[in-house]
Amino acid sequence: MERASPPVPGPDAFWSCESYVVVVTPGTPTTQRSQAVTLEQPTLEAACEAIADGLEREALVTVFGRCTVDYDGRASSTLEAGDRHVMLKPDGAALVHTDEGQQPVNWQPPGCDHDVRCDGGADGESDPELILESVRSTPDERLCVRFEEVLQVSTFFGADENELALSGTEEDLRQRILDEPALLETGFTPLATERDTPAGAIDIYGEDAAGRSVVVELKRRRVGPDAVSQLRRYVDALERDLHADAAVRGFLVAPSVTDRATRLLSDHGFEFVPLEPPAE
Amino acid sequence: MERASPPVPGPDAFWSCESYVVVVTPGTPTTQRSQAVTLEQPTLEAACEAIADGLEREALVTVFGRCTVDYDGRASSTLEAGDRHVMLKPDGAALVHTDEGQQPVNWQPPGCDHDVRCDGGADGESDPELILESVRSTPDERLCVRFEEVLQVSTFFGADENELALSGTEEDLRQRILDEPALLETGFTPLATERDTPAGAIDIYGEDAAGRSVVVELKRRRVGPDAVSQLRRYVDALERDLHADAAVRGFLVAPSVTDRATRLLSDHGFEFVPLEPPAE
DNA sequence: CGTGCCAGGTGCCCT
DNA sequence: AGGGCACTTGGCACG
Repeated sequence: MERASPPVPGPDAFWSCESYVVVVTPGTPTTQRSQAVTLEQPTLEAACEAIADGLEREALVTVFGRCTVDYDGRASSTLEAGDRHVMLKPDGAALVHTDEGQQPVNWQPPGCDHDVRCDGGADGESDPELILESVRSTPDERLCVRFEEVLQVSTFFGADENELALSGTEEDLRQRILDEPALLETGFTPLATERDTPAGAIDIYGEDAAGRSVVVELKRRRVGPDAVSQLRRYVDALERDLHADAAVRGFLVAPSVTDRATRLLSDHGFEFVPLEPPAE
Repeated sequence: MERASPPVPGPDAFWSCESYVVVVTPGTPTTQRSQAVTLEQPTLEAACEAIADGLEREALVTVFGRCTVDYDGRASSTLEAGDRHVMLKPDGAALVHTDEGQQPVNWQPPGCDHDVRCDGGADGESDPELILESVRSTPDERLCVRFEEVLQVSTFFGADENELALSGTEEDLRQRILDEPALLETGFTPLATERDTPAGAIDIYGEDAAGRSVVVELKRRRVGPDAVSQLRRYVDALERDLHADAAVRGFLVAPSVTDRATRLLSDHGFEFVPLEPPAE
């Protein structure tokens, strides 16, 4: 069950720890950019060794098998035995996935130290197990996955130079209004974005045609009461900040608004402008 | 590159579609509860077949390789070629992970239809690719992952009957106060939880020793201005609801509070009670 | 299915 | 490191 020492990707691989040039297989003389090495149904000891090796080499490591999971930190949790998929990332993140849900059942954020060891079984007192631990501080948090059986261990090396290009965000919506202020109201003049107040930063601050102060709160999607409260905080704070008697107008800009939020808007004398982030 | 048809787990496996009894390997006559089947460096066609088979059998399927990712729905995004880890869950969830971050770079929530196909290459006009598509409606969203190279395909079958036991939640904090109302204030009497108002539901509604109405907002962790705004909404709404002149007292219960939130609390005449969810 | 809100939210940016 | 907030937030419970 000895497996070849996995080569490490070249210098442009973003998750390499060092630069190597390695021959993967006789007859494969090129530098491997990416690679996946897999153990199937390994012993716990072999799995442990492969995982330790993968972590050492800054690989992305996955483990599938029957395990229990314990977490303690900001909250605490336990999960009895079952088959789950565990992913350990070289940046210190850990994910435990069941076969359901988009969210991991347990996890650890980037910045953790991963540790793996085999324990028990020798003295016959306890069942043998493979223990995966991810620990961090600030806050102190510990995730512990104990495998009684490992069905697969994989280590992945790869290269990924590109970043996600996302559109349809609140930032895009803001830009749309700054490009064409009349979308808010004829005569509107933006004066600042992220204008700071004692209650937080105003998305867009400006003036209407009559020179009255305007606070604009932006939301990329349909909004509820919380967005109205937010606008309320900023308008209140600005009125105090300006210590002026002139009323400050509050605008909520979003694709749509719920009934309750509509009611709250009207209670506070705020205005709603239906507008979406650009589609492209 | 022909691989054995993967057995499907027994009736207690929660992600089986049907019940089979299968002999995995000659000499392994028992029903397999869990299994991991892996292809390394498959052709795109072989990968496609394995993925299609895994999806068909309600397995958890992972694919690692060089791909581009396009998403369109509530927002839209593109991601140029790189090596990523894709997980397809039998409940319809899809996750695309790079080697960094706890969050997937792209994803699709449960309830999607996964589809896989091979395309191009035959006519020489376009490079051959393996296309993974996850689609849902309400809202209409589409995720498309195009692999130019697949380094690994795995299909996982497993059993997981146990659910996560979590403690340290807001619910635990609420129970703590209901068990010992004096933790809020001597003489406090809880009257209702989740009491509905036009502005939303009040975590705990009750009376103080003098019979004045009390609104309690709970947070399991340190809070900022948003929690104060929330409390404000409920107190306002309750005062209108009761159409009484008697002032309603507002309490914020949390482990701690930020400076800005402290300021806002004092502005509104609310009180803060430092309290944590029980540790166990 | 929409509304409202908690979450071990996470991630990003700013001080 | 802590604060404030957006997020394709996800997830749940309720009308």
